[in-house]
Amino acid sequence: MDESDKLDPPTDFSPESSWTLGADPANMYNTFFPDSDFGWNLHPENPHNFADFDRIDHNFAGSSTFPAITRVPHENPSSNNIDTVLPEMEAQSGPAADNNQSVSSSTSEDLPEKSTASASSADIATPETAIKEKKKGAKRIRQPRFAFMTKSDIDNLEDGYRWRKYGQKAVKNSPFPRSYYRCTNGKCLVKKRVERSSDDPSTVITTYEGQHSHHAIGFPRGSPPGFITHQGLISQHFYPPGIQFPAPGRQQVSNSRLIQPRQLISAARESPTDGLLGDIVHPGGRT
DNA sequence: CGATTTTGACCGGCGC
DNA sequence: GCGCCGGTCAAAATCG
Repeated sequence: MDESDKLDPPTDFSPESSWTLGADPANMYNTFFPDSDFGWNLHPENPHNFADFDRIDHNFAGSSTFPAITRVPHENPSSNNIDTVLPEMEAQSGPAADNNQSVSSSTSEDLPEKSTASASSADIATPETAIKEKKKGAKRIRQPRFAFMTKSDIDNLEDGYRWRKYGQKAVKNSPFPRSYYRCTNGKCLVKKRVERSSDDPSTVITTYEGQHSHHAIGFPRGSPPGFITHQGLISQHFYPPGIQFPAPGRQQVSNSRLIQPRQLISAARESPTDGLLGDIVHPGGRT
């Protein structure tokens, strides 16, 4: 059964308390969301943007995007170029609307819950409410989600979290399957989906749902929950309350038929430079 | 042998 | 109401 849904106690990560970790938010924004380039206008000193986030986060993929680009250095010759193209969220009326760079249409595939498009932010469920709802058999309520695209030949991007695959589905109009993972931590409800863009097979689309309630593993000092790059941790500061921070997953994509056999994944784990999200580059830097 | 992956079945939501 | 589709389940298979 779905133990994470049934057995896990409510996780303790109220948004307010979660956004108080270490790093300087301003730096985060400068580093990751260079608004001057992206036009997001997401200055920390502008709390209204957070409200906007809160409104859009529960349903993303589609109309607009948060075009941030990160890139993994090619330190390892055997590792291929990895460009994290853009974290994206769906915004019905979000702040990032008319900006260029819109993510490829492939992300519309990321939107199974059309119903949420009409939902209000009140529908953003806490893990516990989601559990309750599910137990009742009531309408499923989705956690906030965050998607980003990574230009990479490999799929297993290390993020310090452990994931267990629980499903795979063929994607409509795409030769590539979509894989479903959930965090192996018993108290963590985070899920993610990994798929390749049919438009650009070199691009991996990763979607995170939920928020890690535990520290990452496999990284020095046990990184707190957050977005990890090869340069270090992008803390939750980066994400406003109500937003799912994207823990770019240790994407153990193990589609033996289409992506990688488990052996290759193991090999990648042994090669720290493989699959780490990394350098931020400017839009247009994608090749 | 435990953990993880594979994979077909199942379920619920939505559009027609 | 029916069919499609996304998402999940769970037994079997596989891996380390």
